[in-house]
Amino acid sequence: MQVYEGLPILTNQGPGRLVAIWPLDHEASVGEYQRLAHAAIDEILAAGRLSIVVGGTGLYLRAALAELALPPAPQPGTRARWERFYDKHGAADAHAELARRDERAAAAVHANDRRRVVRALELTDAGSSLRPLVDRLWQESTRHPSLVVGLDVPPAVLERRIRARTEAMFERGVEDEVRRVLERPLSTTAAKVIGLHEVAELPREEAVDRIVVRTRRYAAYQRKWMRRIPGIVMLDGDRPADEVADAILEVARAR
RNA sequence: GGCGACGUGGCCGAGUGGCUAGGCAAGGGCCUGCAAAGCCCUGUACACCGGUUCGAGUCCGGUCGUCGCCU
Repeated sequence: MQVYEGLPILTNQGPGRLVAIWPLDHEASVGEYQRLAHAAIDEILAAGRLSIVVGGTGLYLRAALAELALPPAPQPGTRARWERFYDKHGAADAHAELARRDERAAAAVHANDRRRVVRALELTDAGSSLRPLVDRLWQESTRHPSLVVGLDVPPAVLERRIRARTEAMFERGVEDEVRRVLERPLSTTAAKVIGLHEVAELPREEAVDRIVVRTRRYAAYQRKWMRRIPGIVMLDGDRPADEVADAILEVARAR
């Protein structure tokens, strides 16, 4: 979500190449992100420097590091067409139609998962499939030699940090930031930024509580994906940032 | 002290005398172009005691507690 411009406080933006690059009405996608990430990383490496990829969930991180061979983007109109099909005929029929066209994809997707059923159907139109022939998502393969590090923090510490960060957002003026942002149209992806609606619609105390809950969930979600990344090195994140940095460098040198 | 209202699973919140409300959170799982998202699965709770009834969160009585008003 840090790719969006206009939300430096809410998305906790820092310096970085792919930070604040898209307007809020831009629909995000792994495909586009992957192209930009690869270009940025290659450019940095070509300049003889080290590129550091930070944050996100497993899918986006792997997309940045590996050649995922993502299936093609939807053809204009086909997504809307299949969404209408899904809504008109119902989940069961849409899923049955998918099973006729792409058995493997149908087996991987639940009928109620409208988003994925539609995506799988539109891919059959493009002669592709939701299930790639080569699955590189959770393989160790990367485009460049890479060290993947995850940071572990005890739950209680994490909780404290999340709350402190959330409260700091308000002190830094998230409310104004959000107000400004909501004056203009949002893409469906940007609308999902944690805190956007909470800040706009809830009393401050409630907004903080809700954001803390959603952020905690997100952190748990990230941790879950991290565990699936082959070769990831887990380090203790419950210490000052410079010590964490030293620990990472140590692991890198040992390699 | 009197009167009244209320007391439902971690939280919020429906509930007709007789068959699982639901939402959020939590736990588990799926997921290659919406991933700070989407989807699937998982909770037998009704303050306590007694009574009425074939059967009571749902009716009656009492106890305790919370809130409000009164003295």
